[in-house]
Amino acid sequence: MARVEGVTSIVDAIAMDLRRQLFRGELSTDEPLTEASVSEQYEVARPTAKAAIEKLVSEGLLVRGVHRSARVPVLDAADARDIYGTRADVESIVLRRLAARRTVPDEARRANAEIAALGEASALDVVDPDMRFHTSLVDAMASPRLSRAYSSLASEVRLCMAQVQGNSLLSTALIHAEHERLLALVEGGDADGAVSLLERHLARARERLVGVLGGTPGPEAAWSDDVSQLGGA
Amino acid sequence: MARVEGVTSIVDAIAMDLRRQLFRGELSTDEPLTEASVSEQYEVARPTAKAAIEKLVSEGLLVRGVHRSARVPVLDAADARDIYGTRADVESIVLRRLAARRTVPDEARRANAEIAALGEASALDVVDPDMRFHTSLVDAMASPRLSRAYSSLASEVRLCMAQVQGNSLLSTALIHAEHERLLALVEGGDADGAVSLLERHLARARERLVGVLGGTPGPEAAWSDDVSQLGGA
DNA sequence: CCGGTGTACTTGACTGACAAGAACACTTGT
DNA sequence: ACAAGTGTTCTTGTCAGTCAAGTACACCGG
Repeated sequence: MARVEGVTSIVDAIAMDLRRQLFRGELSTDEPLTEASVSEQYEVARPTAKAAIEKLVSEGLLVRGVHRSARVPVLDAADARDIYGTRADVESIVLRRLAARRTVPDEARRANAEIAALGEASALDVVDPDMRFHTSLVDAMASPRLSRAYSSLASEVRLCMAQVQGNSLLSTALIHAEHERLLALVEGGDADGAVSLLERHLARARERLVGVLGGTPGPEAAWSDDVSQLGGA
Repeated sequence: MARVEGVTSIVDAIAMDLRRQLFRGELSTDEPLTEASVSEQYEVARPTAKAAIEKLVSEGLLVRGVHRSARVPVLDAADARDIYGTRADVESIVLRRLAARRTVPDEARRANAEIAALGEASALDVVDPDMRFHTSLVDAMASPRLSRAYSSLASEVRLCMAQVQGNSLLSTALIHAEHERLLALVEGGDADGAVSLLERHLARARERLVGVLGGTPGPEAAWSDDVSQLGGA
């Protein structure tokens, strides 16, 4: 039996496929994602579809009220600011530690090489190696808790990217170049320089995002949902 | 109908009660927590018990392999170091921001007053207001993502405390005094001083924990579980 | 035009059942 | 006697069908 690594159950497989669709922007934020539709689409029983949906809800990739269908959350400018701000905080910590050690993970180099090889491709294609670059830096700290927290942030970043799909945020070449400089600064032990560059790097992406998301000024309806869902843990 | 706030479903209610038991150390780390036992204990169907267990697994409060019963994870010294290290990183960011604003949340004062009113009570009774103190500081940033990440950490801290139950880690009076000084430093805008005090504050608690946990050198069986469960998100 | 009622849709939860995987004890062969 | 393979049992994974409960929306009446 050929078995895809990491997928142990049907629920996991469905959750993974839904996640993939979410990140590619193939799921509309308008129409609700009902248990029945998922159940039908993957030809599984409703409890199985329910479990997959609840998994994504617990990851923050879907929102749902009681007795209400799950929906793809509509991220607004405030969300983008919060996500990127928290990202910057976490990654700053990481960069300082890595700069003190003067080491960068090989995976970061590989991921950035992929970005360079991509040329000026679609904006969504850059997201995958880009997030792998940043994630590999966090993982280099070998802190399961920090990696877990960052993983949650990374998911929301991808959700953001999916929702502004089509609007090329930044040039592939610029991203690659800044990553390269970032690695050089870390290897040189220049913590302040690395953090400073990172904050410019993220702030620019954030401002682009806020500009696009703010353009469609959806009211802060999603805010209360986020807060209520926060009390669960 | 009288309805407990926040509890919307049976699954939530059971998950909350299991969490309470976990934090009070009433669940043994040895015997597995099977779906059947939970189902029987709360007189609900097995799918309901299953959902509650999976909720706690997704929060990291229980661990489970495929086709294996859920277990209370045995935290070792490495876990305690990771949890407290990540805590220190996150809270340092928060303190710097709060110091810049020179404001502290009222909830922090209230929580610390409770600690003082506690006298030299049981170590476990201090945990609740203590975590409320620290959590209120993070929540003051009004960042849903940061609060969510910290909430996960706080849960694991409580799990730690439950597992070293009986070993009074620190004096109630000392905790209260340091919290009070922390608030004063933040209000005075002394970011470096506040961070420095916080790190001593957490490092002391951490070392006590590591001492107790390292004393019973349980093998690193829980490590691989933690890592594998990390890839899910 | 506004307010209340009723209906359809969706989820929450249960019962009962079978399949599949894992751990453990047991048996068998050397 | 010991090692390896086998089988049983426990637990979870998944399914089907069903009823209850809640929400949203449309419809009707004042």
